[in-house]
Amino acid sequence: MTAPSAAPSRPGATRVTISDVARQTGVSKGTVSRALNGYTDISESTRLRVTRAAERLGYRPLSHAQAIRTGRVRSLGLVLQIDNEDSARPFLANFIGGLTQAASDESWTITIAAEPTEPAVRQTLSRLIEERKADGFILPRTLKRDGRVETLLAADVPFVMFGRTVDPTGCAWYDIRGEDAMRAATTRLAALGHRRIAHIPGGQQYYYSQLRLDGYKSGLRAAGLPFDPALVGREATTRRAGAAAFDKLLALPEPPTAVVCAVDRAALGVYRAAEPLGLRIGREISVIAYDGVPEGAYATPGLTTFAVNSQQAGERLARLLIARIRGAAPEELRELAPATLVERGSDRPPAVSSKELAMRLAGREPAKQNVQRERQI
Amino acid sequence: MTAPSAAPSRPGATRVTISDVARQTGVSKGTVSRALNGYTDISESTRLRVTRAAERLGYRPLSHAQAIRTGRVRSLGLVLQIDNEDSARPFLANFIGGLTQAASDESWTITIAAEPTEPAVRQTLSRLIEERKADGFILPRTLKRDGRVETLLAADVPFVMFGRTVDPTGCAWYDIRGEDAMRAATTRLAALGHRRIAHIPGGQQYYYSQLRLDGYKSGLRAAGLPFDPALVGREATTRRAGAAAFDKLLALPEPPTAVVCAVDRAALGVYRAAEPLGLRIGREISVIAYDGVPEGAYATPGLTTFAVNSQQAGERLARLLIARIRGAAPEELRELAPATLVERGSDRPPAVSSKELAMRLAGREPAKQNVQRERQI
DNA sequence: GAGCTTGCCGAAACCGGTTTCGGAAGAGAA
DNA sequence: TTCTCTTCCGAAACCGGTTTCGGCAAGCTC
Repeated sequence: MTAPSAAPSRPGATRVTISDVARQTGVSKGTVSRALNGYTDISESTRLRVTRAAERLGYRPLSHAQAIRTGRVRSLGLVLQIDNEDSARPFLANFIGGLTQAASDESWTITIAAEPTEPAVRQTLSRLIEERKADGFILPRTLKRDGRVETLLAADVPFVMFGRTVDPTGCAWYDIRGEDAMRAATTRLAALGHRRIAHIPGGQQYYYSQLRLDGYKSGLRAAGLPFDPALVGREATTRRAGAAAFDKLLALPEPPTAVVCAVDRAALGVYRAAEPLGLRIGREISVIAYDGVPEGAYATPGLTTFAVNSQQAGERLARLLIARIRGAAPEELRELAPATLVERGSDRPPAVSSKELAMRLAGREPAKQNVQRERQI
Repeated sequence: MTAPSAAPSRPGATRVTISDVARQTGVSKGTVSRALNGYTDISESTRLRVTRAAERLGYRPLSHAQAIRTGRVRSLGLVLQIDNEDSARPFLANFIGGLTQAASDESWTITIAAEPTEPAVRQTLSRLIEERKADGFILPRTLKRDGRVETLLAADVPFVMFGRTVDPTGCAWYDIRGEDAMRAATTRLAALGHRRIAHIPGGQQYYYSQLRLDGYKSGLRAAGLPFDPALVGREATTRRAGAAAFDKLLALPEPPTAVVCAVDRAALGVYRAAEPLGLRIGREISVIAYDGVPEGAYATPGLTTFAVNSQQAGERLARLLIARIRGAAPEELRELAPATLVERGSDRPPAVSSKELAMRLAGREPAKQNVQRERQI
């Protein structure tokens, strides 16, 4: 009898319902529904009358009222993991732009959520599935073995991954040919005259990391250079880690004069590590990376990188997912796209050889820290 | 008789419905609903039996089935305008993180869309309203006069603005005290010894632009400096426009030795304009801006700026909107938060006076362009 | 003990669509 | 003319919840 919380009164205009259209047209509401949804057992003249009346009245079906019978809410789900500062921030706007662009074309929408940790992501994903807030999901940043995939496969909910995975059974995906980019970066540096080319890989939990390492190796082979495991640094997806990884590479007896980074941020860490040692990027040290973050354009010199078109990725992913929801087989929904080389100033012929570099590094001084204070106004 | 498109078979596990819970408990489904929704006319023992059974069976109401009767879909709408490269990209991840964080707490979700142009934004907004994909909307980047506000007021749909507007009647909002930040920036530069302090405002269509200009003026007053209209440059929200605006300010008979920019990107344009003239930021020219974009940290020297906490903004906006949807009056839902000063290297005592600066600029040379090529791999 | 509350819950309507089922009307064939 | 087959659409069930209405039983008052 008593409602738990006060509801606000909504005296506003009553909606136009399907019954209104039916009354106007003089047919039953079932006929209106079938006419509007393209059933073949409605005569052309009736269909025309109905669509015109619907148009004139401004009828727009309530999406959740449709959903109760059809089971479709016409929405694509996206659960992000947004943890620290170094998450995939800059991509997001373009990515979402691409997603909604494609979704809008079909009058679908995007339902989005973000959680800081992986368990929280899975929990929210489960909630969205159970409440049926979305008909399918887009999985960014897929891991080698991904718990979200298991959850979705078990619940028989359609999904598309952004990034390949070890076992693609039952999975649809879209990905960028990171391996080709790494290969091209390596051969490019070799062509410039570099002989000791290092690689700083991304997070080992991601499959892309392995693919990009393979691309690097393949590039070495193509250039006729030997693969030296010592030149593969520690994984790095942040500036800090990138700097640490590069510091360690420089300590080798034969240090690299060039680095191929799996991730732009790690490359910016290379900048940071090089500076206090008096090594100039594009002179003593060359760098090519991957991603296309905007900070790369502001670094000095600009970072040469293989950029990912996030907008296009979003658009394609949305289309693939809608196709998947409509019943296409996952095996038919797999796409690869190339990265785009953005040439800036970080890759040049080596100013010094590896040997000379090693000698110059003999008496180096410790790095100084950048200080940054905050204060409330 | 004939469906227009083939639907995929979903043999999967049938859901647990409210009837299942009713059968298990031996009560009617109406009783289950009331027990689960906190109605007061259900005995404690029955409520306990019902909640336990629901828990055990894993019952989770279908949100769109609830919506059909309650009219609530438990979702907050967000329609972004993502046009060119210079849109509010970096904020977005944190902002969305904050939004969904707060929404998740109440088991709500975010429905998001993005369009490139203003008319498209309004159109999509209308569609979401009509299909009732969200119970209310968050309006980022409010204009002085905002068409979206009219649409929402006319449709009697709850909303909260991120940013104040000229006529706040019937509007709830959350905003940052940009005027205080601009005032503090100005007095800070005056305290460093600057006497000719310019201001580069943001887009005139935004109300914040006016507020920040007022803050700048108020700062001048507090520092005992005269207000010179010539020192207010042309509006700029991009690097390019910022550079152009600053070039013009430098052409004054008494050029400024410091600039307060309403927007970080304009400040980065000041960097770009200063470089070819041999003017060093933090020496001949000081800059303080507002926003806290990540590029500012990568500029040389780092850009001193008043940063906005986008995550917090998102969180507060979500809470305000939920309160609004639950019936709170818009007048009670208005909040202001301060910006945070991030001190880096762009604001220092003037190396030269305005007069000396004018003399040095006597024989300057044209700016050189940064070239950037692209190539597909 | 009759009458009146009060607490508690079942039955049924309802929300706004979609889909099933079957029948009327018309066309074509025998 | 009669029979059969289409074509087209109305009636009603249905989806999974929420909310209204009213009634039974127990407790209370006078």
